[in-house]
Amino acid sequence: MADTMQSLLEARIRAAVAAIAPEATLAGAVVTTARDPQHGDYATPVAMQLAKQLKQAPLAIAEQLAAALDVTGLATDVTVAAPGFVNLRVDPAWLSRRIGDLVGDERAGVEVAATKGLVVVDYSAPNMARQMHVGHLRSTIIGDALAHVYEHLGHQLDRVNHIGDYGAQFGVLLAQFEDSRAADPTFQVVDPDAFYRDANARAKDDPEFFERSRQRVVGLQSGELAARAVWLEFLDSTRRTNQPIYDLLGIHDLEERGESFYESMLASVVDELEAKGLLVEDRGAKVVFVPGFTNRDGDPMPLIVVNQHGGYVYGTTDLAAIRHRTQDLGADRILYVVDAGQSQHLEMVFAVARMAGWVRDDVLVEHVGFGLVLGEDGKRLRARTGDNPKLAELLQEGIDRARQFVVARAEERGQPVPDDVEHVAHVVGIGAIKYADLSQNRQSNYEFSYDRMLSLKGNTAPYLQYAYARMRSILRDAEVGGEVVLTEPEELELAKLLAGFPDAIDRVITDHQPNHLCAHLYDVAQTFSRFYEACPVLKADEPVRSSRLALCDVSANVLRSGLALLGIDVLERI
RNA sequence: GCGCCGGUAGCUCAACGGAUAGAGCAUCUGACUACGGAUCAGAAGGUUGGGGGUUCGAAUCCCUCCCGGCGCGCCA
Repeated sequence: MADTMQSLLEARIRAAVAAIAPEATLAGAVVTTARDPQHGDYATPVAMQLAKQLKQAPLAIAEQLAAALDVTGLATDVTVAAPGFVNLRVDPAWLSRRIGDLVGDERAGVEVAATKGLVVVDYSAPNMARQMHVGHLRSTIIGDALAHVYEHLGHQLDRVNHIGDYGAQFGVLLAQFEDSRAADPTFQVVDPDAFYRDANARAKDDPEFFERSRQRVVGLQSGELAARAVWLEFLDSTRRTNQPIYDLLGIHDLEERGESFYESMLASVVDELEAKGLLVEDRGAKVVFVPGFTNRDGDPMPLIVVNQHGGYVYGTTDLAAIRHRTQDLGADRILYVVDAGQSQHLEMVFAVARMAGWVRDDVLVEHVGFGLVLGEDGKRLRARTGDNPKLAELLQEGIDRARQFVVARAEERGQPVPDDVEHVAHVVGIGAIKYADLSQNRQSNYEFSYDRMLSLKGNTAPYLQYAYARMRSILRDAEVGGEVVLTEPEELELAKLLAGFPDAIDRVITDHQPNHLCAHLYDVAQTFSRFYEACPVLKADEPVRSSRLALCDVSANVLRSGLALLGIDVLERI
């Protein structure tokens, strides 16, 4: 834990509580931010939490607590307020020193975590039979952001792309691909959805083709070399259509470990479940009944492990994957960044894995679910054609709109279009799309609107990127250094937020909601703009000038570092 | 029918059980030869879906009802 005001105060308050009431236990929040600036900066409501335990009036406890509380060097103005708050004001000297310490710190005060471990983040996971759509966009963006944060804190990371590359759906695709390659040896799948549609249509009308496609599935799953060769080529072909999307998003460290990766482990998963007495025959299938889950008719609902035809299903693969991640890799945390519609399935998989003893109690396995992406009509986002929007086109439009904005702005000012307009458009356009997603509570559906996400005002990437460019502009030709002495309210407000950056990161790790970090960065940018408006920096005389330059430096590092954790780039000039 | 997620300002969204529920957009008022105005200051806008309960304190926890989304046995 970094030395944030929040964490330091918490320690002091706990010490004071221990002094006045050694037996007491604290349940709720220990430190909160004060509601009203008149009260101070921080508050503690612990006196009210203790009232019942100590059988005393909250106000009386607050008085004792205030008397016992030693905040030397941290805070001043310890006051008591009804119904039992103890309020504090941050000591400007502490803040000034803290900002001085943070100057030049690219991590902006974020320390490496005390307890580390292996974190598996399962995200992106396109179905190789179809094109990537907006659901994969959310998974990719959210998963990447969470992985960045864990890595930044010093955890070992395993980023897994659990691609859908296995199963019955590949029969018709392989047969179709085989024919396309026979006709044209250089054939590539350009539009996977159209290819999938055509192949299935043909299977319906063409018995010979249908039969051949069934043989391809059998061949594939029995390890027949010819079938496997076609399958590998098909996957390569789809991979080539997906790669530009990952390139646009700047995602490079994802390790592809798809469903087929677990193929060789499936039989032993079934054997082990059987040996442990968990596997039951039901309606011709082999299943595990999971307590607490019922189906439509109110009957107990199982996780199917082997279907009535003797085949493995996706639950089998998911069980193999979780066993592999815990038993073979030694994961301490596994995050499944998968759409919310999978929650029941994943809960069952997790439950079976625990029943089988594959997941220790201290291993965190969490479904990091997310809602749908909606169009501005409030319905599921569709392309003009009515199909799923192609992800590559969706991203490209964001970039195009950002470019149009830059060009229009240059024209408006009678300036030439910047040489690096393509780079600016890319950073702003992709940043806007990522940020729009990350800045909202992931659990709810969200409305995809280019106009809103590219807006220059409000909680958007362009606003933050602009604020960063302004900070850099001030710092460009200035020396940062010297003692920091903060006195103006705008300086102190900004400094408080900057010093609290590590707390925002901790919250992201606690509930896997990147929007907490977004909110903090937005707060920083907004507070910086107010500071910037009220407090001249370069025009100020020393020592004020140095202090304000320090604030600019730390602000820039917070924004740059915070955005980097979200997978978003910044620009020195926009 | 069951389960999960949502319902907060006209719109899009915040709010770790804490004090007077906050932002942005839109609306209205101000500040421009500016340390980059892609900005800032201000006004107005709320029975937090309804009703009960727990608590010193509820948008937040519990119960119930209403509305919306998604899922619910052999596709993945």
